[in-house]
Amino acid sequence: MDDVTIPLDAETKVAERPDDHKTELRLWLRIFTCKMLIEGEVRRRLREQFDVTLPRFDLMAQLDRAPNGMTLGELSQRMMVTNGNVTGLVDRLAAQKLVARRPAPHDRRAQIVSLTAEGRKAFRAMARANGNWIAEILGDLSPGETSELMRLLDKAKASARKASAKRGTS
Amino acid sequence: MDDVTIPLDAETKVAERPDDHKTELRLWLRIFTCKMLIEGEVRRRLREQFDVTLPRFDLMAQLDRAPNGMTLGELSQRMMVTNGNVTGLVDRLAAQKLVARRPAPHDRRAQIVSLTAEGRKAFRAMARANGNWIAEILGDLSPGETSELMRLLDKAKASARKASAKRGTS
DNA sequence: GGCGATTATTTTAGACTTAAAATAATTCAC
DNA sequence: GTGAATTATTTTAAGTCTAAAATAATCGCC
Repeated sequence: MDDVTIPLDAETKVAERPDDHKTELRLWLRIFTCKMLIEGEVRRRLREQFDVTLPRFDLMAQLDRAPNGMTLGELSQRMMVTNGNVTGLVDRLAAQKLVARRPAPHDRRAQIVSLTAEGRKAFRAMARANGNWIAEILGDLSPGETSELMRLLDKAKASARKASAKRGTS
Repeated sequence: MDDVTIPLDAETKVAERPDDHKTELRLWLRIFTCKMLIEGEVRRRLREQFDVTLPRFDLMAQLDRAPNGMTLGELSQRMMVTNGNVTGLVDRLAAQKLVARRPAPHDRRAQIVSLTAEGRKAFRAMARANGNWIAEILGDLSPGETSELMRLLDKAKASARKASAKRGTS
């Protein structure tokens, strides 16, 4: 057994085949394009129909799933944005009385943010519309295609997470 | 033939099933997450290894494919960002001598932007690295999975484009 | 108990981004 | 040819975003 195929991890594969990676680049571009198209449409409709920005909607969506609220750090992790970014978003949403800050029990460093009654009501109306929009925007995919796409994106996600994680792990 | 299934377009489907569209929302979320993971990693490496921002790299990538340069409007279309955004990016890249503006022949409104020799050289080095990164980041997908993902995303893209286009077309 | 390391948040500076209004040039119908 | 509509770009104002430094509080170890 001399010419067995040795399984290679992604990095090794890359090192050994110094080609231009056209296929992977096109896949990345396609993910990017899909995201931009969907996001652009949702952003436009949120602004026109609810006079709200997408980042604020996203933040409220996180809070809606956490009846007891969550800390700023948790928010920034789930939204995949920096801490400072969340500080500013919460500031603006709090100025609109859509969210409220309160001190965290047992930890005077942290604050817990949650939707106000008004914020929850506003969010629910927007979320209903948003669900319809997304279903419309992705409406040409069959249920089978949708779940296959979901499965493959999940794999892509895991692959990307692995690549990012490698850094801290020498 | 009374109970035939009538094909419905996306909008009709949405109107008839006022459910919560959980599946579609999860698919959208997954696209978003993949984009953020890949983009975050690429952004970080571009900054650390080349001291360049992702938007500037993206703009240069567009120009690299157009040996004769392109107008600001063309750039903004291809990058899927606003005109004003491109104006600023070109300003900053021109200040670094990586791109140059010149008047368009036959149209005094327009300007053509192209890579300088220095810009092209810098871009080529970054592009080579970028190709390797993307291949590494998406490295856990088999060739078959990659092409299937590409096909499905293409369908999603077409669906989203259709939904955005409907607007202008009443 | 005290002190260094960690963690949560805010601040800062700069860049990116959008939407909308303003400028300037072209095109097209007449 | 003239003027209205269109097109290319820039400007403006406000918001979003990042990376890095600064604050402030907690934790862990002795």
